[in-house]
Amino acid sequence: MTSAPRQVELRFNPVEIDRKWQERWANDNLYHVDDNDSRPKWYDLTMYPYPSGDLHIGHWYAMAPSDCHARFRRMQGYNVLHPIGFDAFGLPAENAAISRGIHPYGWTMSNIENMREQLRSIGAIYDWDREVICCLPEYYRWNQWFFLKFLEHGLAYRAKAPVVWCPSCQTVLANEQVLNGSCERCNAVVTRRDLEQWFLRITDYADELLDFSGLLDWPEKILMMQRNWIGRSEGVEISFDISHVGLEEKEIRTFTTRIDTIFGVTFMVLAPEHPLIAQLTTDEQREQVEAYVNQARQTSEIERLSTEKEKTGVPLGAYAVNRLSGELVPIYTADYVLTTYGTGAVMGVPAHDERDYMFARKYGLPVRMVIAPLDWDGKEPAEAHTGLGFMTNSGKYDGMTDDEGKAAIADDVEKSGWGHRTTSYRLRDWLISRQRYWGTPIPVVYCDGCGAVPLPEDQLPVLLPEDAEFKPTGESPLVEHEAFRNTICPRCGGPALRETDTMDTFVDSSWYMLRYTGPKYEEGAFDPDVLKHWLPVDQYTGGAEHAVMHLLYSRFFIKAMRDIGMVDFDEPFLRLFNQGVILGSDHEKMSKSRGNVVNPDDVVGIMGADAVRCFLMFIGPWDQGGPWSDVGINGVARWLNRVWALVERNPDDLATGQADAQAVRETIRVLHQTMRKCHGDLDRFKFNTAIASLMELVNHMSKVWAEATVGPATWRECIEKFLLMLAPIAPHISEELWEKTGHPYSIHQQSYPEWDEDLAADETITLVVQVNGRVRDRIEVPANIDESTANELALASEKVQPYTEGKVVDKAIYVPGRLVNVVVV
RNA sequence: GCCGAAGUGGCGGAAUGGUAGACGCGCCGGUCUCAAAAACCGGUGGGAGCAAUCCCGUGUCGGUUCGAGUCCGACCUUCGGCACCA
Repeated sequence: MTSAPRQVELRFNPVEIDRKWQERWANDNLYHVDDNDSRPKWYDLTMYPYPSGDLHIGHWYAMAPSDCHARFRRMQGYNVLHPIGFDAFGLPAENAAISRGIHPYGWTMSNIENMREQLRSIGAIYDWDREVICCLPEYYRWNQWFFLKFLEHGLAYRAKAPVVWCPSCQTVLANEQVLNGSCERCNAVVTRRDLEQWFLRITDYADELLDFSGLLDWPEKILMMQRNWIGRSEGVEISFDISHVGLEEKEIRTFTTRIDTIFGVTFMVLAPEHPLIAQLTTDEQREQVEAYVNQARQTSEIERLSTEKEKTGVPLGAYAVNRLSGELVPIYTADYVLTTYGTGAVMGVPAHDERDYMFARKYGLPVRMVIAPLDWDGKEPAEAHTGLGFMTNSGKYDGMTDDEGKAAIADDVEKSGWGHRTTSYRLRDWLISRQRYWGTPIPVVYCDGCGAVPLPEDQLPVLLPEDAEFKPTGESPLVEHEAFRNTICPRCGGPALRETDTMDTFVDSSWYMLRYTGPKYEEGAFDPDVLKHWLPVDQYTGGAEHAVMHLLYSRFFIKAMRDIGMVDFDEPFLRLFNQGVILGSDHEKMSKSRGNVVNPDDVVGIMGADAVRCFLMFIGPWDQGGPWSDVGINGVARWLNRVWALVERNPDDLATGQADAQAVRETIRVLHQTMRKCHGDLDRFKFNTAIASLMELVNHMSKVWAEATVGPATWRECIEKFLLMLAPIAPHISEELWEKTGHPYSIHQQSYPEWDEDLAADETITLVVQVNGRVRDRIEVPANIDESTANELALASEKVQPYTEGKVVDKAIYVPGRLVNVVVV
């Protein structure tokens, strides 16, 4: 554990000041947010934390700057909603229950209790009356309600599907929760299982989710990740004829983005899970095929999806007819074809697809060029040609470009009824079932007579029973809970069994931003009128790790809700900002094993909340993150100390000095320039440069105090405006100093100071004089200098003369307010 | 492999195509002190020079421009994302 030793002797007791004002603000309800306030609303949302038990410095890095922004908006005259809550369902609580014998509820709620206190120490403007805790029935009953609504509108369904299984967490996972074939939570290599599970139809919204036009300002990086994740490809679904085999199924459907290569098909491949495999396999091949399919099932996803792996497969013994060429091609099964994409079957075109090429070479299948590059020598290629070219060996399409061929063949395929143009997506439907205890029960019962029956709304919430065995068995612990499981069918009144799986916790976070508008509202998930007032969220901030999970799911949720008629907007979060990651002082990711973890409580206990806030914002650009520094924080502590000393001075001491009109104007100018700078920087989350400009102002004030060149009135104005600018950044010390300078409580109810463009304007500028782009002189000139005077001055400069002597001055380039560049030849 | 983002002093980082290194850390020198810490003042990219001043300098190599850290092209490195997606 690293605790920063205080190397700066503070003139004030930060801990006492923190406590004093936090208590006062809480007692006065200063941060109560009124839905009916007449000021324009601003919804500034920070991603809510998981109640892990301890607020670490990374939480501070997410919370403190966003609070600064919310405070800034508040001082700008907005009615700001900047709420906080806890993402309280999920595996860690259950794992704690298993390993330590504590109930997940108790573990979670005591963690929340602790984190509330820690969050209060940040000094944020959270309205605690709006706190949202997802694991409480008053919240999760609405998860169940949303589920029923989605079910009612065909957006939820149950299906048996090969799903991703984490053998360590003993539950299925959504595709989004798999990273490189491993569970994103525990890193275990995932496998697949065939299970009946509940899905939400996010794929219905694939195209709309690709449309980012409703977003005002999102990082390009996140949009790109969502685009990649959705993975839209346009192509043609075309079927191959198998009617000669004599099965009920007369064709095999495949999807291709390269219909122009259809004449190059020399084989077909079905995924090992493809439903037609058993029927198409001939007796001679059966043993081999079954062995292969079984092996593929047992292979881990990480192995199966490895691009390094050699292509393997076995022939089924059956053949299919390529309807365009009339050719008969052998059908294989191979695990490089995924059951989850397209139709689970592909046409093998070795000449124009790298994977098909490798496969064909291995099994001695013909490679036929049908798209000829300009320099083709007519021979069989040494590798797949995936680029452009002219069609060849393709009957009547010969001579067309690949693009022309694509269009022509697609037209013909559609005309003959063999297939149609279509779009395929990488995105899968969202699997929300989890075989775990600590989540929202899915409100469905299974009845022998009626099947799967959704519970009527008036039977909500389905309460999660407190007494359950948490041992992960691969089935939900609720399976063992007889009292929970056995129920009656709401439709026929007969005996029925409850669904024992619980919901993915990303369901909770898909709509929590709506619940903040009225967390105690009992008539529904939200009060429609209040929701209308606050939503959508104006500014969302949080980590980029949620790009294709939470941020995609909640976009889907809102669009689905809109189509159901619950809301009338399209996007939940208009603007998104991703803060970076705070690293240890060794520039490495913080971890207990590295011993570089910073405990914020320790630092706050010594330096105070404001120093920590300031330092985190001063490190660098917020979106870049950066290393913590035990010595670096002394810099801002020292600065706050100087601020304190400066404000404590008696302005009347300046009354005896000789105020200098020039110095007064200069000081006022610096003040107004600082106001302009802070305004722009806080608006754009550039906290580091905002603080730097405040430091410059303080440096300037120290100087004029020492020189006693300004009077008390100027001094007081500067101090007052300075404190207002400091208020969103360092709320405690600025409130204390606001009080000490005789201002009425509270500084946080004041307006952010506005600058005057005339007062901020420079009177003189440093005119840079360059010769051929190299700086040769700097001249102080009036800011309103005209071009010809500037040029004259530049050419007359003694330092310029040696460079122009004996040369021809070609031209002089004048950049107003900046420089003259003399070009000589 | 594909797609992004980024490379600036000893360190964190500033710089609408126009004075590179704001602000801070650290370091050096000074004041104060018996001494130290703290505080305050001054200095601090590299090189040459007593100095004025000059030269070099934003990952590398080219280009555009009167002028490039910034724009363009290629490459190198680092980080992030996707990756048998037919």
